[in-house]
Amino acid sequence: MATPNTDANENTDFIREIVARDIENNKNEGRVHTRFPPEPNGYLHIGHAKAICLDFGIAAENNGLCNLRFDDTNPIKEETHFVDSMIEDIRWLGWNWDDRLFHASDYFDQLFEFALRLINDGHAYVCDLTAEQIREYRGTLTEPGKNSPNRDRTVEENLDLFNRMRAGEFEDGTRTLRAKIDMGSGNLNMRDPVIYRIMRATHHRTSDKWCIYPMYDFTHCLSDSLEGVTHSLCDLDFEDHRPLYDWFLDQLGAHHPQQIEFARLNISYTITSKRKLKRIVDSGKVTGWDDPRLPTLSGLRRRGYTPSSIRNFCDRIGVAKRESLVDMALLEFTVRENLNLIAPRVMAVLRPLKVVIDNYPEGQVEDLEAINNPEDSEAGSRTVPFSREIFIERSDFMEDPPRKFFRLSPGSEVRLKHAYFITCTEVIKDEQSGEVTELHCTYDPKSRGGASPDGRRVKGTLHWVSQAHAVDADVRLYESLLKEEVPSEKEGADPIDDLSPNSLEVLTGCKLEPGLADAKPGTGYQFLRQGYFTPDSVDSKPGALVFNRTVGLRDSWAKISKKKK
RNA sequence: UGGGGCGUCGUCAAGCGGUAAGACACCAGCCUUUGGAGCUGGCAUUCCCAGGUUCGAAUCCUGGCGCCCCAGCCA
Repeated sequence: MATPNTDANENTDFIREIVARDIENNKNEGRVHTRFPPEPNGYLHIGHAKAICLDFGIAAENNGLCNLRFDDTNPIKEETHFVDSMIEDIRWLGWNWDDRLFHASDYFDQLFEFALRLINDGHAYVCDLTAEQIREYRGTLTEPGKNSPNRDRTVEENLDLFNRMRAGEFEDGTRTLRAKIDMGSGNLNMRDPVIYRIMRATHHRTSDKWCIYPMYDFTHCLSDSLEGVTHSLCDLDFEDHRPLYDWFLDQLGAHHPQQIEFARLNISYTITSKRKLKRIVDSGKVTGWDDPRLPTLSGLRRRGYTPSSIRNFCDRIGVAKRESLVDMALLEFTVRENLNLIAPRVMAVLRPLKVVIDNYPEGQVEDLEAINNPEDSEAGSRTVPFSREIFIERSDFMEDPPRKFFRLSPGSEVRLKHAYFITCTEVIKDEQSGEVTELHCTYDPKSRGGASPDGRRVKGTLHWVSQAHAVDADVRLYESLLKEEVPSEKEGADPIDDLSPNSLEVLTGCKLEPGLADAKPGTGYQFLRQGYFTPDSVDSKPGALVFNRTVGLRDSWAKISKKKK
């Protein structure tokens, strides 16, 4: 069992407390066995990561096991492609299930036998009601339901009918197998729930072997039971289903795992609903399930998030039963925290402004030493070419600067990181637009490397790239997926309408230091003073680089200047 | 008088009858060849409300109030 390190403190939450107590009482002979049971009908997202880290984490912490099981009982929604992506994502996150990769469909034969037993024991019957009739008979939240006219069929008749359902004698939707529980229960899940339906659909694993498929409630508890699961963790939505989970296992006298529910994850300004994500993906408003704007694990990976930052995030948000909305800033904090330690620093000018250093010898090139990561003494240093014509960031120059603007302006002196002090001597503008097109500066040869030759203080330090040596790239800047903190919950609301129009900005003609020419997806760089970036795994090619901004650096200047306005 | 849950800082979240942890965010300062990082300090006399029990209550009791979930042959 993989146990990724997280620097979170000893986790403690109500579920871990229950597990600890069970171990103490030697429940299940002291075993801890969990499972992560996704339905392969979409991609895994950050909300699933919470569940994954809980399921796999609790098992690992207690020397237990965690199975990966695909809950594939509805063939019309499920695809092998989703299975593959989920496997990749969970592995990427750092978890491992050895040979315990299962599918609910592995148990279809056994499930059928269990159903037969239920019938034999008088606990299930074949019902001829249509879907609509079943709904009518179910009653409402405040009124009890009424019994199906077929509720008292004999065991023999039920057996015969059920076998014929399986044999394909009946049309889709014409009959169901139902548990015989209590149509008057206050819990609608207990009002004779359907446990098998007729559905002629090709299953991604069992193909056309079956034309009847078991429902979730029946399948899930028995799959857990068959696998020897001890603690079955799921979301609050299933609290109402627990009595049914227990009922099936009790009727069948099967090994009885304990279902425990916890609150699902919500994060501000994004979506953690597979249904809504699917809607967005299908709409074409994003490029796919792995669009870097989405909080899918594949999207986050492409965006540059690290597995360890996501695991850390999951540890920090905690586990409880109250519904909550976690601040997106926390997720961003955890990536920065991680990338700060491991990301090589490089210089990249996103919105270039040309600077000519008049007193620097024409044609001269110096290779200046640049430290790779001040947070990591092992990271060493590299060399960056410097020459007479360079680019700086447009936002690092202001002709008429406000107070506390430590960057370049006419007459002011700044340090070029790893290079020299320069002073701006002339501003060249486009006559038509008035736009600044070029700056002329002089440099102080004695400040080589950026050190102050005479102890004079230079407050601002700018990143830069030598024009002749620069590598071009596109850079994609991401902002929040949604316009508002929370998606609309109004009747008939379409998640598309919640999308922010500013979630993506593409910059072209960005100038990178030459070493970045062979940057590979998967490594995160810190573009000095700007943020963390990584090559896009789909679109970046040698000679045509595309970088994604994972997250910006904290920007206290932005805060100051915003405050002034 | 349907059933099931939940209510502690702006946001998460500890607390389990002995007098409100921590994190993010935010604010102030130090430091800095990234206005990054780091460091220091500040940030709930109060725990949805009201009564009650107790020497003592966020924790126990009673009664309110508020929010969420459930009427798929989805999971």
